[in-house]
Amino acid sequence: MTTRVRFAPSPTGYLHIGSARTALFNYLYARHTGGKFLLRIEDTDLARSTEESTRSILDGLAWLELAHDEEIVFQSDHADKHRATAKTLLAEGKAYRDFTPKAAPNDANVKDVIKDRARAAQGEKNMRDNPYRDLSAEESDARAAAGEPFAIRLEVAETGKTSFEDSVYGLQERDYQETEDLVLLRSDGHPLYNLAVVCDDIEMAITHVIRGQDHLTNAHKQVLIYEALGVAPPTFAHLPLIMAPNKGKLSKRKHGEVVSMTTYRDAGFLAAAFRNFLALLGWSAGEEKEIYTLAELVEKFSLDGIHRSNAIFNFTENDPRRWTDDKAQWMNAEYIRTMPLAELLQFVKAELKAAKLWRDEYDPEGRALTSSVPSTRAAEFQTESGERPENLAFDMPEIGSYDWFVRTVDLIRQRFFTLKDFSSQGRAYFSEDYDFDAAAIEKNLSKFPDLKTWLPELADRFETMDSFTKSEIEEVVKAFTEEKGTKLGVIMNGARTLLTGVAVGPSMLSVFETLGKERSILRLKSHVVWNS
RNA sequence: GUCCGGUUCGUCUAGGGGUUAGGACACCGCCCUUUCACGGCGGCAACACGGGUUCAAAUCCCGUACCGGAUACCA
Repeated sequence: MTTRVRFAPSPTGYLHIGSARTALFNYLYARHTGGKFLLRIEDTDLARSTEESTRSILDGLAWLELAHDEEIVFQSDHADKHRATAKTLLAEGKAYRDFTPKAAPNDANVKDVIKDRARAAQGEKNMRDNPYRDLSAEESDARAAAGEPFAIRLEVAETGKTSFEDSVYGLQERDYQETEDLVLLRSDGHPLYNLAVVCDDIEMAITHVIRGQDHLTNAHKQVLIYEALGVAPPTFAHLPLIMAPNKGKLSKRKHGEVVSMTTYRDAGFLAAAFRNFLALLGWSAGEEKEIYTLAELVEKFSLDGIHRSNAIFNFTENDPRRWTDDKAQWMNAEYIRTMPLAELLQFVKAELKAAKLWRDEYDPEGRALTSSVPSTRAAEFQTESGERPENLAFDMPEIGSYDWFVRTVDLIRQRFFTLKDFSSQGRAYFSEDYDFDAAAIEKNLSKFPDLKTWLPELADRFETMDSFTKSEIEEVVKAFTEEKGTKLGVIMNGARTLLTGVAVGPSMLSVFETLGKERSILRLKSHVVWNS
């Protein structure tokens, strides 16, 4: 039988990081087994479900490239079937009508109320003490016919236990005494979660239910429904939870944007990197490898590799550098600097376009920006000794051309963490309108007042150069430095600040060469910084 | 309260009777260097606790502690 799994979010908010991981694991399992990955929107709670949430969840999945098979199922479309199932169970005597008046709904602190009520019961609560449980069929029918409202509850046997083999947590057993006669249908005719899930999972022929560990007790209730229905339950695999740094629940209300998938997309994360990070939160292939392509994840993924203990998603509020998990940030940077350049270019193009820094000349002639990366690609020159590609010399392409663009991206990506860096820290490579970092000015310019005259003077030297390549630039700058009786670093760092606005970046010789003679001269003569 | 689950460096984790308990991130140091958040080398740092079983326990068993989840006419 083909594996069929589903990701079933309720549309009450954006795609949460924990849900995203659940979706990923379902996806990986489906692809690994050659099965189907289905999507079902659990929108039966009309009051809380919104279309906007559905859109946001779909956006998140699309960003992570977790494409689902078959049509999306909206649970609310099947309410009639759920109701019919409840009626069938009632007719078969496996469920009964409960005429107890519905308790007034309490809003904000439902959870606490329920907890308190349970605590008050002190474990002495008899789950089978509902007075309507043993009402005769005749009387039940009569009261229903008279229009008295009722909920339909599943009749759970007095003794025995539910049990199932969880693929992650092993054999799970629960005494019937611990499970109440759960409500299947609300008195207003609204089908409840556990009923709906079971009906839909059967309808969709789901073979494996992979979801958060917070559903472990629901699994027992669902097994009960499967049994009443005479259908074999699917295989369950519950996932450990992803917690906040204080081991508490990771929630939008408390933690805000860090838990939303769209935040990462908007912050310049690569979906591949984030997916990779997510895959390693609660799962491992049992090896020391950390960077996996999607294909590798699909190949290696298995339910046995899933952990039983919760994982902490680490981040520090109010620390801009640590706003999200360190490892996620590292992984993104790692992807940016090591992924195939041709792939990265497309993302950089999108980023530059969004920042209005893109120029059509950066596209290869008559083609879309994809595979035609020049063979001079620096990454291919990486040597065993760890020599940096930026130290390599090869002919400088025409400034502003496609070849120049490719080379520049490859040069600057080494120190970038997100796609955003290409339009912020890297802005000076693509525009004349870039900002100057105050700390950089202080450190590299203000301390050396002589630079105010020296740098324009250096520009004059550049003016006399016929060819503007690294070796020649080096000669000129070195001679200039000696002449002024200063250190090379003073000149280079001052120039760096003026030319790029920031204190970090590739070798200055590469920067000069990349920016080109004209722009280097222009910027060295700029007084904008000195006057401010 | 009750039921269920968990516990290896700060974090993500490998290891599941005999290991100097491994890797990654973060942090620190050194090197490279005109800068640096790149790269190279190194360092700091963990088996929750108590009993058992065993020649031998991080690993198996029991208990304790702590953490988490569940306990709705929510999903």
